[in-house]
Amino acid sequence: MKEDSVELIERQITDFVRRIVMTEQREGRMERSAYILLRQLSTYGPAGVKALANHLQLDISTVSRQASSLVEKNYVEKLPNPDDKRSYFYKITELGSEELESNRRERFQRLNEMLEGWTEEEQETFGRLLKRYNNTANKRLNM
Amino acid sequence: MKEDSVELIERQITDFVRRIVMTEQREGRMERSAYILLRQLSTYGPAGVKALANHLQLDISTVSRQASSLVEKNYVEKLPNPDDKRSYFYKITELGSEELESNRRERFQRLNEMLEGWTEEEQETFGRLLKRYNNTANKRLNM
DNA sequence: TCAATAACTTGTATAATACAACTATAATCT
DNA sequence: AGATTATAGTTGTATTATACAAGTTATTGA
Repeated sequence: MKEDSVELIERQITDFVRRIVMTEQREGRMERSAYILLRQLSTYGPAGVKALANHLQLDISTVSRQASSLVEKNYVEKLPNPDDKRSYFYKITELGSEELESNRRERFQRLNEMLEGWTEEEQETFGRLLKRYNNTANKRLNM
Repeated sequence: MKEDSVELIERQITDFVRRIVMTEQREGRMERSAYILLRQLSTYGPAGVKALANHLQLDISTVSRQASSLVEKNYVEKLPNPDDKRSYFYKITELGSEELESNRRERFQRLNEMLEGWTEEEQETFGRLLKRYNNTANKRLNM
């Protein structure tokens, strides 16, 4: 019956998230949020905190602090917006790009190890189903 | 090629985790960790913080605080261990069980909505692959 | 022009986590 | 048996990610 799958998925998702949160706390690796913010800037180019907060669905203040902390590490530059003196553009630096890239590679590496023994088809299916789940979740959030 | 799937999965996992963490912060729902601790006590019976910390792979101090906070809410009782005066048993209460159950139902409900339109087979596959991923992750942690 | 709005920062709070220092009890080793 | 070591648990302190509320400066529009 349907209930079984839902129960299984609920259980697995809970464990999945908990382990990731727990592990990230321990290992000193670049924090999830910094990674995501850098990725955002790298993919879509410079932006101000409001736009970023919108995109990432976070509070503006949260993004403001994350961005400041990236500026401190010289991973991003804070450029004044000449057309609007209230706002800025955060732009990823060379160093930031390198850091992002090396982080990406590390993640891929780890994930590759995790997926050892999976068939190509299983990997594709897993990615596809996760994506589908995420799309639904994002749609529901944006209401 | 393989790289594509890995990239997709990495991306989806990052987004997946971030959204869940972010959403949980907003909605006032029972915190992930409290839920997991209650579930643990409900499934495996009373235990002390050391055993719980072991099981959940968390620091003892973390579990100690989580347990205290559940005691305050009357979701668990703290019973002295007669055989060892250093230690205690945390036991889920009636109220705690009810709270856990209602939380479970809520989660199932939400998940059911998320999986609307998925075939039975897709759901089974998703659960199975998540479980497989988790098993690997847990194995790797325990080394 | 001046009140309302907008972009951003900073203060304060909460949850989950870790590590380190501490207390009380138990176990072990002369 | 007594001294030392190990164990179970708690508490202090720190970090990360988050939100909401208050504050500052700049822009807009009636």
